[in-house]
Amino acid sequence: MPELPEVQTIVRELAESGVIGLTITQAQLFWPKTIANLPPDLFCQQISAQKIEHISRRGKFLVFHLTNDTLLVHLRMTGKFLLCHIAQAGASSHERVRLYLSDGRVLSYEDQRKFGRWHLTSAPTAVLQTLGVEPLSAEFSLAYFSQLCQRHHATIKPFLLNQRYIAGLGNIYVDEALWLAKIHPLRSTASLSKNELKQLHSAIKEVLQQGVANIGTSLGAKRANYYSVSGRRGENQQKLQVFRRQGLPCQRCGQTLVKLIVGQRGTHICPNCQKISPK
DNA sequence: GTCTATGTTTGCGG
DNA sequence: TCCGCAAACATAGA
Repeated sequence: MPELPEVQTIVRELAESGVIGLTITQAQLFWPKTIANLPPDLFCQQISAQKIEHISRRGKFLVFHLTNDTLLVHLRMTGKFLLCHIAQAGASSHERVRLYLSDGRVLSYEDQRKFGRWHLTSAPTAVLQTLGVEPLSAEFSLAYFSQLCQRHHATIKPFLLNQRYIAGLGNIYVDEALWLAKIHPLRSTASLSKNELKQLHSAIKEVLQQGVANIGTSLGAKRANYYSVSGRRGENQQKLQVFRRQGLPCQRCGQTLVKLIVGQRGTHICPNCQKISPK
């Protein structure tokens, strides 16, 4: 489920774990299709001896700034990083890539579903240029968001999930933001009133900031779900108001929350707070 | 055992 | 442009 807050958490924990400044001495690839843009042997050869200068985030991509190249990692559904000492490495059957670091530690990449993709490239812009605005940046102003919505005739939920407009939102935080702003997921972007745009703009920032502050959302109790690099779980699942809470009362009005499908995605709303017809 | 659902993204066809 | 659908995969739960 890594969305913006989860990816941001991973970036922070990688930095805190002290991998910045270390050199990748060797790489092993257990699932070659993980590397989107290079043949397996070339990837392993090319990443070796490069130093990790800096780690950042763009949308849901982790961005590793290396000596010569940029390593872009998209975790998709189940990708995760684990850091351990070389002696303990090798326990997981879902390990897809292993990076040996110059301090004797190993950075393992696990991915149950195998949907995650890595790009090792000197031209990261080619991959990142399709992404829209960063929702926690100053660029994402109310005016920018309003124009974005008014320029398109789209259903609001699929629109918010589309990374080319806003980068980093996923199913969980979109449902939460729409509930907070009291907007039905089937509403059209162009139909939103000035006040609704203001509420939604504010709600998007709020749910993401809260997610980051709470170390991300970890659903379920299984390893398949999101865990941070340190193995610690996020805490934001306790703060969710609608996501996967169908059948429970709305914390705002008491009405029973329901689940529906919008844009082929499971969608959770309060039928009382989020009316289909604009007010 | 079988069927359905699952957090993401891309590409196809209408 | 937008929308629905299927696919890339594996696993949990009914």
